[in-house]
Amino acid sequence: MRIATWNVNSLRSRIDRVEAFLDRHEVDVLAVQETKAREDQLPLMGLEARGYDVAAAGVNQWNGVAIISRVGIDDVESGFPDQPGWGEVAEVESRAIGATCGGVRIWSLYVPNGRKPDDPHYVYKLDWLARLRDAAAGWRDQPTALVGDWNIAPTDDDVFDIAQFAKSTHVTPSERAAFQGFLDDGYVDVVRPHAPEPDTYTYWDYYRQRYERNRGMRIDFVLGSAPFAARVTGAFVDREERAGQGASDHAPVVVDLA
DNA sequence: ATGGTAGAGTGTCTA
Repeated sequence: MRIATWNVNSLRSRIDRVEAFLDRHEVDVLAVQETKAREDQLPLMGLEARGYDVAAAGVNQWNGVAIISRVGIDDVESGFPDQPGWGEVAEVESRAIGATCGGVRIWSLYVPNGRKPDDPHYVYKLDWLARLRDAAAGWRDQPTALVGDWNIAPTDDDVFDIAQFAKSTHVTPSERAAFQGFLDDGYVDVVRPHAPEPDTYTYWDYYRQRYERNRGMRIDFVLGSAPFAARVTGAFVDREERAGQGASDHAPVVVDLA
């Protein structure tokens, strides 16, 4: 089974590329983030013609997540993690959707961006991650994958120039500690062993021709529970998908399971 | 410190 995750930066504007990506790599399950669409706005016809079902969660024009699968979608759960008290800071229902596809529990995650370290959204991000970690600890004995845009660069090698991130989110010790917490609980970055190079980025800002100069960040991850990780046979970043007109600012990450 | 680009949808907000 082949699983992928991709921050598409608008599913509606990117649907041709999404369909081409699914065809090109024969993807069975695709977790997408930043769908920027309500469920009733999703373009399903091309996906349905290819044999895919879609489960989506999204309430506004900025976030939104979905799971696209041709091996079934069962036990869909969205709106996680529930965060009472954050309603005035952010839309909390559009950042995660979980489903069982081909016997594997997959969570498509759009971790809050955080904006700036002194912004309330940064506190919200850390709180969101803490709640996710609490829940994920209960799933680690099953084949579970936490996939998506984590908006965290876990090491200095995961950004093109750490000096440029001195006052930025994504690289702060608290965010990195939050990410490390999932590893401490037994989740594994199943892609890095197959793509160990320090410039294996998954995101390049649209500004300043950052893709053309490979000035990117590694912020999209597939973290697998031990039963999931044991089945991984390969992984890669589809860097070429970021090239050319009409690309998302993120590249897809692909994982193969035995 | 600012601005650069892209996508939502029309006056800005978000990343």
